[in-house]
Amino acid sequence: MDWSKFFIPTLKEIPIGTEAVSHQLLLRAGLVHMLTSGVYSYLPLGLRVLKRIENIIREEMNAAGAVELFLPVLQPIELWQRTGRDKTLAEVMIRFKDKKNRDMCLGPTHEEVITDLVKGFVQSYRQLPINLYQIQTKFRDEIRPRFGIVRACEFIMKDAYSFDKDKEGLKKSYELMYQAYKNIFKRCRLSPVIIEADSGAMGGDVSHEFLVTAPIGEDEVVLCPACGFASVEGDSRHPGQKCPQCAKEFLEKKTAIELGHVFQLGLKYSSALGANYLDEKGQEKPIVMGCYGIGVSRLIAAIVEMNHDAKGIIWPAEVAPFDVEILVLKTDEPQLMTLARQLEQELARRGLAVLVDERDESAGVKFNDADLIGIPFRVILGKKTLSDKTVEIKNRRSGAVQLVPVASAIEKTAECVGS
RNA sequence: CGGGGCGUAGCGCAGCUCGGCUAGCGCGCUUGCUUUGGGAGCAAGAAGUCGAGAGUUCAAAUCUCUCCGCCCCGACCA
Repeated sequence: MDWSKFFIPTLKEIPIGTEAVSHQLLLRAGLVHMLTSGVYSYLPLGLRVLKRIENIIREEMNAAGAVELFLPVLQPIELWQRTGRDKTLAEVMIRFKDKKNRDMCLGPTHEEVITDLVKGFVQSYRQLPINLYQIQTKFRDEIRPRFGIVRACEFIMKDAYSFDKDKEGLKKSYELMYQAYKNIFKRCRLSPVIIEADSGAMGGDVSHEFLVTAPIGEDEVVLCPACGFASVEGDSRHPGQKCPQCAKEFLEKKTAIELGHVFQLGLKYSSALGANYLDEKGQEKPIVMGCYGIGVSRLIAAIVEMNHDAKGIIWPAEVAPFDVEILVLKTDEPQLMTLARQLEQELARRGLAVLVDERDESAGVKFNDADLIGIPFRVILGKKTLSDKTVEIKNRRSGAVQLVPVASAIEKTAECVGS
């Protein structure tokens, strides 16, 4: 892919009205663009990151036995009245009337829709358990959108819903999701703290939040620097207190971003909406549910928040928009352009995503833009390539540079990216 | 919704206190020449409903009122 064709509107200066580093960098590197408060476009570079994160989530969800579907955003209020959440979620719900004067909303979440769907399909214990998920845009008229993509009114969420015949089944489904979440965050190079949490508007008994500590966090947690024990600051947990788990260190207070939340819902939605099944004895029972959310778009911001330096973003390899960026410093040298095309083709053949900066810009501009957008590896074709028949491979994160002969450039680059 | 700040070219800003010629600056953009390993140089250009509306005035980016939008701090959440 050529830089000049890929629409990467980088900004040299920090955009006005931005506070969070991730917000600034996502705007400056041309990944997202604000339309209005809390509403963002994903530009080509940002979309690639989003898709790669989605893929990680899909792989882990599928591996845990969940099945992907796609539910409607447009929903009748009538459905929400049946669980009473037209009132509890009234603040964030975007409502309007359609042409038939019917009250409608844009889905802030999907428990009602999925329960209604499953209700019509599941009649027997033989059809359970099932776990269905989607990656879908949610609409919440947030009281205060914040930190760019971290808290938006329109955002992308992975939401999964498990359906079991009893509490034992729910615990198994919950455990599977819990593990899948650990895998997902690990692959995104995030180390979340996990705390037992309030179920809030979702309802239910047990719930766990996955959070990463960050300066722009909206939640406050207390955690142990030694063993990683974490909790909300409550009646029995205070900063300065000895860790109740390892007793080695004192609890510290940190701000954190909530990335995911898993809930054991129980019967709340199934009983409200009449989602029942017949058990082995022919008795009708409500389905036992769980729900499991990840803020997919928010993950992008969290990853940037945890992976940057003064010059820009440093993408973890697995979510980077491209694997390699080739910088051609002298675009009017046919030799260099030919070499760049060969490298691009060969690396693509090996399954790598390659961005070629073939713009007629000064070297400084290209280096700075490359630092800003943060592709993990950079191959530089310049005067040394012409004089010494070498190319330079640079690691964005470590800054390590190696000069390699042109003849082995493909092998060496593939090796770097692969390791 | 309560408190604070802001709105002038694509981006970042000055000008506003104390009204006054054709509204400036940096970056970016266009054309030409020279440049090209860390945000190049010279020259010539294009680009503005000064957030919107109303008012005061001979005269408003500047003063007054109303509205709109954006950011930050609080309640909400992935």
